[in-house]
Amino acid sequence: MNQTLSPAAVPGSVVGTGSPSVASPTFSPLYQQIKALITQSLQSGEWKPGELIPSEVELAFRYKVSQGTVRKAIDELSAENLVVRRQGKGTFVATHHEARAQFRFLRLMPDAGEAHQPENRIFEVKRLRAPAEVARVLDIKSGDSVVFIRRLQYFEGVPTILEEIWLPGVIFKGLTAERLAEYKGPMYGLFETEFGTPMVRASEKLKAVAADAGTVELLGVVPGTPLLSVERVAFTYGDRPVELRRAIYITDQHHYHNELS
Amino acid sequence: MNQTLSPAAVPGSVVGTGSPSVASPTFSPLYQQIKALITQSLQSGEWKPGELIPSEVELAFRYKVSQGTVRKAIDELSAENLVVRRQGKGTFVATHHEARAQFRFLRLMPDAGEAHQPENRIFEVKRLRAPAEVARVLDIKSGDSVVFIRRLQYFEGVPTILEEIWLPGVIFKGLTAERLAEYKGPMYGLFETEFGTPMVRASEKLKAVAADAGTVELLGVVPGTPLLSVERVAFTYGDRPVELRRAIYITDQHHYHNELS
DNA sequence: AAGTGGTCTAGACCACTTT
DNA sequence: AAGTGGTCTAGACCACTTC
Repeated sequence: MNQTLSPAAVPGSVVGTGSPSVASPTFSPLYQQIKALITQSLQSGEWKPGELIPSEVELAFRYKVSQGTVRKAIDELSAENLVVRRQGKGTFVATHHEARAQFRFLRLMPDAGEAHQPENRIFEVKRLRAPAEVARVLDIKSGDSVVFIRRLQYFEGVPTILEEIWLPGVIFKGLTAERLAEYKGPMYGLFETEFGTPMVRASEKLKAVAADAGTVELLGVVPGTPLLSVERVAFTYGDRPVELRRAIYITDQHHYHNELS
Repeated sequence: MNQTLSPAAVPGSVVGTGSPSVASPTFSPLYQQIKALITQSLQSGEWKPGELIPSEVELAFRYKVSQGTVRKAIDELSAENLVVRRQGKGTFVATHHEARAQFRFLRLMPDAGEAHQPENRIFEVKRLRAPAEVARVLDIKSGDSVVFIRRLQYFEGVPTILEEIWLPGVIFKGLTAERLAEYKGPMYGLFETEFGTPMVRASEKLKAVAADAGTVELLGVVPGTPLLSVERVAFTYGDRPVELRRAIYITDQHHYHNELS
């Protein structure tokens, strides 16, 4: 028999499922319910990126389950990179403010030599009404406010990535070119700490395209040069899409690295 | 204190570690040792792709550990796609002869519509002496025998992927154009059943390149067309590299799909 | 010494498949 | 009914970090 946590109670107790009704509510294992509760606490900001979450023993007491069940829940959250375990210390909410997380969303590597931090140049940051296509992807209404960013990234001083980024205006209200420019470190770090929106996973579509008139002068390549087009949709907790990013990579000295397993 | 399985014994017993010596042998948890033993059995062909492996209870008895420890070992093997668990049935060695596994190593998706099985046309299959560069990647000696394959893949009748493949000659001795051509299903399925070499993971490098003279006529594109270059190194059990594949994808109607997490 | 996550065990019961 | 993997518990001990 399955068990179910009382829906509202965060410090809930284990209860029976009762007799199955007509439209039987799809039961999920206890550890999945615990996992959902922990994810809710992450989403609500109860535990912020970089912070220590309660210990397994503490959570087991709170949810009235065994430590092993909490453990299995956290195991999955750890596998999904939502939290990071550190033996002897505790479990921490994953953050983009770590060398470790920097290259999870940046797969462009130099063909030879070590990977370096890119530098940025912001071209523009402005508010727009969301085009239908952008609205659809971000799961907002067409015409809703969006923040539009255009920037260039340099590797070792060489312009390499040209990006256009769309963000929901509601979430990224106070985002300005100044704040972006003065911010040290990866953009997702800023999104996380300044706007309470950590990027958790992303989906990308890659194509080879020819350099067009607009990109030629910005990237300093001849027209027709083959470039790697990368369209990304990034998601925060609860699989909510919060970023559409269209990028052009110059791949004569770099490559997009991918592991298949 | 750590525990160690007696090295040689497959039906081994748990023993103590003894007092740590000078160059202390890095201890690993029991379940990692079990995992290694199971991997060895996969590698040796004791359990072949598609076959049922012994039950958790059986393996626990064989290795003289608890079922929970075997379970954790198999959990990781399952996460790495080396085995597949099926409730009520048992645990099976992963195989490429499944619709499920088809698209794990083929990330090219149509921009619109459903993904279809590609058709093949083999241009050549021949034996070569491995160039230094190929030998280095395949971890063989320069000049060693390699099998070289050149083929074209069609999606919905449209030529889309041009591939050059290098395989170690020792493993793929009897591979001929006929066997390749008459084989139904994915190439990795043939590698697995005919040559006892299942591909388990791969590493890819992507670049945008311009169509050159050689590819133009085969792919039916105009010179200079931007194409996606995909260089893959594929590995079998024990992280042994067994394939170098250089491919060119036409990406006007398709895209390379990737999930970041 | 105390607290944390990591490993290992033993046992119970559930969900699913096959006989 | 029997066998398989899946879930959950309780308890023990280990490895690591901090106090």
